[in-house]
Amino acid sequence: MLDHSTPIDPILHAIADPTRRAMIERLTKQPVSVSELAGGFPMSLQAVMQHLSILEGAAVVRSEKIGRVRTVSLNPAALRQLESWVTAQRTAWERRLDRLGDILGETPEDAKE
Amino acid sequence: MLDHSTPIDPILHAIADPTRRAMIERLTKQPVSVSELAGGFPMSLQAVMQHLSILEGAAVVRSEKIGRVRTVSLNPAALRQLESWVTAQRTAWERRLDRLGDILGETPEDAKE
DNA sequence: CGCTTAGTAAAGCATATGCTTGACCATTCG
DNA sequence: CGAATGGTCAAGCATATGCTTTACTAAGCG
Repeated sequence: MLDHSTPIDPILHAIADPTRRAMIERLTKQPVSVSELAGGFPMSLQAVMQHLSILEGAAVVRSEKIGRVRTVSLNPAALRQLESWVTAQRTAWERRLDRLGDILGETPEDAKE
Repeated sequence: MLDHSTPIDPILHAIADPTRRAMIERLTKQPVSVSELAGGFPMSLQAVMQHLSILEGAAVVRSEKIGRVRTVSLNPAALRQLESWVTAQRTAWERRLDRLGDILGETPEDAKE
């Protein structure tokens, strides 16, 4: 394992898990309490909490505790950050690929600079 | 663990790893052979191969073997797919958040990076 | 107050993941 | 040919991950 310190890394790691993506999708509809959220998943509340702490660590969600109820909501900034990263990458790829043309099975002399 | 069958999942899983992202970045510059790629990483060639097979399984990269040399290159379609997924998600979030206004007694305008 | 509800802490466990080493095959080249 | 090069197969291993169970604390409510 290498870097892991890039700001984008925790976000990618957070959304790489299907359960966490499902939680995100649930939160897209509206903010919910922890137990309310947990009710929708076939696992213990603790497991849900652990996923939540990863999501919150990546700033994908935020949460606030009022009384004994912790309400969890999305943080759109995280997705915007992810989106710009993806877009930047894709742009870089495509720019390069455009220049190279058909690489495999092609003459390699157009791969300079 | 839940679903894991969504088409977006293998892509997200593939790019969640920092080593694999570094490989992607390397491939952004130009297609390379396996050993050439492995030369840039502080790990065995086999480890690099294993990462490559995950990337290829997610269709993030393609590879072709000519003679005894396997040349690896990016598949821009994967990133485009990822980008549309992210954009769709972000849009859903923001639409919802717009409608809800400030739920936790907070203004949702802190979205600068 | 005492009971229930919402959440948290901590430990344990099975599987997944990232990496290694060692053996092996296939192409190229002296 | 035989050696070197480029890649592949298969175990094995340590740590990470996703989840569980068993406490436990704190807030609300009769």
